[in-house]
Amino acid sequence: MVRDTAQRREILTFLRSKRQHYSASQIYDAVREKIPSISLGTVYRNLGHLLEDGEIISVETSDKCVYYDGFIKDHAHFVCGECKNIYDFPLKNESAKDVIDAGFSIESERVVYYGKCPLCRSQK
Amino acid sequence: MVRDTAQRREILTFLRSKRQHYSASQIYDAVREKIPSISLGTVYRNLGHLLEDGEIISVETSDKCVYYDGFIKDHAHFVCGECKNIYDFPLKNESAKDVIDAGFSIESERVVYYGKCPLCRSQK
DNA sequence: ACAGTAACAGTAATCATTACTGTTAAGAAA
DNA sequence: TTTCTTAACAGTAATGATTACTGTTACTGT
Repeated sequence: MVRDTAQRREILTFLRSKRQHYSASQIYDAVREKIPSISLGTVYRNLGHLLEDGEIISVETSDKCVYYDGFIKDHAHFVCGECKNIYDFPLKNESAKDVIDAGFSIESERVVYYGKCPLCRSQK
Repeated sequence: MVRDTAQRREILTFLRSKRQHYSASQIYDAVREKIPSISLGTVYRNLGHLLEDGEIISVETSDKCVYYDGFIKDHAHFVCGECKNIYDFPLKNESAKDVIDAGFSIESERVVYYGKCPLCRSQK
């Protein structure tokens, strides 16, 4: 049985309200403004649940920490190696068919491009 | 100036000899059979250099550690949530064009599918 | 030879994430 | 509503992959 708690609701609301990508500790800082007593462990526990339920997705960059994203419509990510910003792109991927044809079942897919964004390219 | 050392050569040789994906500590264990005195720090340093040079690529799974792959021809990965095996697939991705058209420069791309492999699907 | 320094082995430090402990409160059933 | 069960909580300690630091070694160019 999954309980509906203020903490989980607040985390999900925060992630859905922004079209950006946040680390666990950034989410912790943001949600603490609404629920000052929330603990970092609670943030991690709920991010885990929300991921399992498919309510959010996660992005791994070259950073050592994971970023979370409340926008779950399948999309690709672009991580800029300079400014570290993460950009969203629509997904047009044709490899999935081959994978399924080979007998695999796909639960989720991640497409990440690494490179330089237009802004960082222009300034030198 | 990049020096050619036995340690770096051995790590690259190991990764290229296998068509699998290994964590830093697995690579450490393997290379230690050839160079017993090698240290884990050296493995990490060289994996970093090899990544930078594009001699190897890395895969992030839901595990907390990074896996390294000596097979660098662009390909997608499939990570089985049950047996944790990583499978390779050819890449047919059409999103890249949109990204480039938007003014981004792509240095590398990662496509990862998560799900269940045929083996794990068959045994319930 | 000698100087300069990239890379080394070994070890200590970092830090995101996970696990543990005692407490609280959501939600089902009486 | 009151009681009961237990998922979730806050707070804190532990884990473990990765990174940084230290003194040493051995290429490479002068």
